[in-house]
Amino acid sequence: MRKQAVSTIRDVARAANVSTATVSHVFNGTRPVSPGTRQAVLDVARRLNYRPSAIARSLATQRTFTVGVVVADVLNPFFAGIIRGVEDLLWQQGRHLVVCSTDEQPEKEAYYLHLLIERRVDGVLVAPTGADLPVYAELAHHHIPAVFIDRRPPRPWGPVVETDNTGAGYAATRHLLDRGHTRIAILGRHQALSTVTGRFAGYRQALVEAGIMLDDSLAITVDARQEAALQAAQALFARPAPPTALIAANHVMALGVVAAMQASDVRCPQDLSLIAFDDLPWLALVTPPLTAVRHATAQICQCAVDLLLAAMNRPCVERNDAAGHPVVTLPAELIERASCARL
Amino acid sequence: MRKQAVSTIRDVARAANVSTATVSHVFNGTRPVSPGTRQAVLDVARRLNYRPSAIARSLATQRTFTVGVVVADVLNPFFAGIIRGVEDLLWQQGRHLVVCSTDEQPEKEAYYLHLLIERRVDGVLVAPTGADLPVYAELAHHHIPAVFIDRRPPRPWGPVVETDNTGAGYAATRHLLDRGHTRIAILGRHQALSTVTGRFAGYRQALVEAGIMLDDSLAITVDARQEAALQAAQALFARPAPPTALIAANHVMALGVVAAMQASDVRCPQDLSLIAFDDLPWLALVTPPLTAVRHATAQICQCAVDLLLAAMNRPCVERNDAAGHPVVTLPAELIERASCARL
DNA sequence: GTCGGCGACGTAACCGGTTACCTTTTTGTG
DNA sequence: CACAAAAAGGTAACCGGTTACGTCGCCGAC
Repeated sequence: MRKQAVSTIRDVARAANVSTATVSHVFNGTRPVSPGTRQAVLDVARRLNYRPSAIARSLATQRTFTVGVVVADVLNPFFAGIIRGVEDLLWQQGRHLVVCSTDEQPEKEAYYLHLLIERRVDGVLVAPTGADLPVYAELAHHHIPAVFIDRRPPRPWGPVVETDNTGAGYAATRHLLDRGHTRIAILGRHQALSTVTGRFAGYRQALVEAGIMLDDSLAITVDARQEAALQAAQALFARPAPPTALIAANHVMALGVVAAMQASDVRCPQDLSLIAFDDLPWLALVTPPLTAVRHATAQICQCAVDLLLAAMNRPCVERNDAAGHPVVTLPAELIERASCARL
Repeated sequence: MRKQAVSTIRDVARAANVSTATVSHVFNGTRPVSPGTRQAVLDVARRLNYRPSAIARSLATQRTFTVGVVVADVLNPFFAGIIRGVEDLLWQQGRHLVVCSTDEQPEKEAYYLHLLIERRVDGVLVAPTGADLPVYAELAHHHIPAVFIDRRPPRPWGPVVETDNTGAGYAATRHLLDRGHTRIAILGRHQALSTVTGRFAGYRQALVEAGIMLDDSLAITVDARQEAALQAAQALFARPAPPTALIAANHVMALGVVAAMQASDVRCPQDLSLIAFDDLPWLALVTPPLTAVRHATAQICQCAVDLLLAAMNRPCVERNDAAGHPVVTLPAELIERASCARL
């Protein structure tokens, strides 16, 4: 089988006896073309299997119709949901996604952002690791708008769309206080992330308001593995006066806690009331169904995409109006199920 | 703030008093450059915040270092796992991913594949919807290698890497037969997919081998929603002689069945033994922990990437050796937990 | 008859890199 | 010392589109 060359706009132009300009205008509708010529060009293009090169077009037009999405991990259902939502929204705009998982490593975040700069994406959506990276300045230098999702960047490099973590932490804690709990633990990831600090802050605020003495040994952080959560939970159960309620600050922690409860024969909600962050389908199906905090994923996506599109359409002179970046905080919803007992 | 121009290779060359060729060679290591010149170029580049344009480079070199990944839905944990695995493998190669969700719609699959052709990706990984699309021929025409993952394409358009669905369906059914079950149902998605036909085939084969009369009313297909699975399961429970065991052919079906069992007060495994396809963390945490079929996700990714890289590195003359495409079938593993009773 | 205007289309510069081919200088060898 | 080879780097064509500007012919108005 002979290597068959992929045809270019010049091939089409030659075969149709017109100029490349005409072919280009036929495909883009950027200039009126007489019906006869138009049809001839389309026929030839079909015959030659011609597909315009987005590469060449991007070089000429300086736009790629590509958006970079940088998250911690595609495998995390929360981020998968974000990616899916954003993909659908941008798809309607003829844009597509390059997805990148940082694994919470600042170096990987920087690597991927550099990659996206080189690819000249039209914009990026970033769930930052929290490190203050020089690459953010480079994004600005290259006029690539960035919108931060779920977490705040260390400095105001762009608009932020996040869940009201403090409010959610507060609401979850309040829910437990209302049911008579006073020894309430919270288990989160050990990382300087606005999500976890927010949730912890809301937790503390609710306790303080209720006049309960803060016990730092009940606010526990571990690394992000389920195994680590399991061990921390077991250590908690083994105390002389174990907590009567626990808040798992993300779904991996919840997984670990549920596993620990099974392993240690701690019953829910009799022995321990549990609230999970990140509502996933299975939470309703364990015994008992778990009360959980649900993110407003659809709104987060909509809002982030709106902000990004707005920034992309704004002339870059007007961008970067120093610190004038909006921070949109969307409320989370507490889905009440059966994992919280009344004392 | 003045709009600041993004610098190009010519800017760097001019500022460093060298030619663009030298700058290019410094960045790519494609030709020896004296240490002094090299350093000067790097210094200037840093000062100007120069980042080479991958667009221009791709146009010149005819390679994009981009791979398209087309799956049914990023939100499906199985596909999220595939994407993650593939991302990590390709990351080591300096390549990155454009991900596309088809939602099982052939039109979207075709749309995205056309998009990827125009973007001149170096290769694609596709979980096809099953429709016989003309775009597959266009991929070949454009010399873009394709590897099919998880599902077989309607015709042999490229190598396939899949789970041994028949074997897994057989093993699951056998597991139930060994425990004395004879009225075994299977619930799968209603779609012409090699995955579901394979699993059903294995199921039938096991029953036939055991000398059990096939009852078509026990092999049920519904659309892909959890709600549909729930209703189908409830209908099953309401029969005069309900099955004593059920195989959920994917995790959404499993979700629906578990919900149906809760709603109808059907106990597992006393009233119904259950085996789920697609092993996910939560399956071990429901009561009782569910026996499940686990895909060899890591091997699938490794194998698919190996095949793709091999095809990408092979001169295209040798590609498309008509029907000579390998089909790699990887075994699934039955993870035994506590959801299957002995009758 | 002339001229303005419009419709239809072509020409070629440009986007920002890569790289084949060439020139110049330095170094090593007999 | 002569000469070949190696080392260092410049020149410019090329990748495949887009688009500003120019050309040509035709029609209608005066």
